[in-house]
Amino acid sequence: MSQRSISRRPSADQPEVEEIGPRLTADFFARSVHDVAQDLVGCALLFNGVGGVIVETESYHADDPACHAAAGPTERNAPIYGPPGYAYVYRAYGLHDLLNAVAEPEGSAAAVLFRALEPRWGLPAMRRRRSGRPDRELCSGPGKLTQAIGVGMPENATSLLGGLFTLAGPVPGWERAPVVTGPRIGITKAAELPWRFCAEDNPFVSRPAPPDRSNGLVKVN
DNA sequence: TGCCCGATTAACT
DNA sequence: GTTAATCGGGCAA
Repeated sequence: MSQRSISRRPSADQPEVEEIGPRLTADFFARSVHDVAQDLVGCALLFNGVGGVIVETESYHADDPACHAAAGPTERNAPIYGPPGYAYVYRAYGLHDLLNAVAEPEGSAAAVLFRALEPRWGLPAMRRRRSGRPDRELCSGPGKLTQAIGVGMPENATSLLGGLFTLAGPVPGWERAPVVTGPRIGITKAAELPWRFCAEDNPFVSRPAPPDRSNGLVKVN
């Protein structure tokens, strides 16, 4: 069966559709950024065939003071205003490159921050890039996951729907995974808004979800 | 032009 | 729980 790889794989480093689910399209992202952020939990994110299942996201909208686009368009935040399904990458604290997916129709400024993956494809590459860390800490934070999968500023304003990126889902087995929400992490403005989305009880999130409270954690599914 | 601060991480006490 | 590392954007002067 020497031809097996030709008939079953679109390219060498891409897992088969049966393993990761159908690719996401621009329509998926051209919706409310909060719906997109929630629905991305349980989908697969890969770069050059390396990645995992998305287990934590946060949504940002121009109407929200914590969003980089809150004060209007600038050279840096321009991708947020662009077409849905594209990457917005920026450097935080002069050290870490953080990856976002642009959401909502072009002209509406909104993006989803990828905060954590459950590592699953290309584990050797991720362990090499994050040497010395246990698997649980390979992708358990927005700066960690970009380092693990090899994404950086060169990917800013490039498409997440093709090329080196693979964004697909839901991953088989994750179709009905419970999602919980809570306050976003590491911000001071609008810190009370519950726009963080996590896979419930997943050990690979950046920080445990807050304790269950009537006005805090809300079960979504 | 200068100053402040951040959508973080890792290594401390 | 606390803190250094590190640098570009945004805003005040």
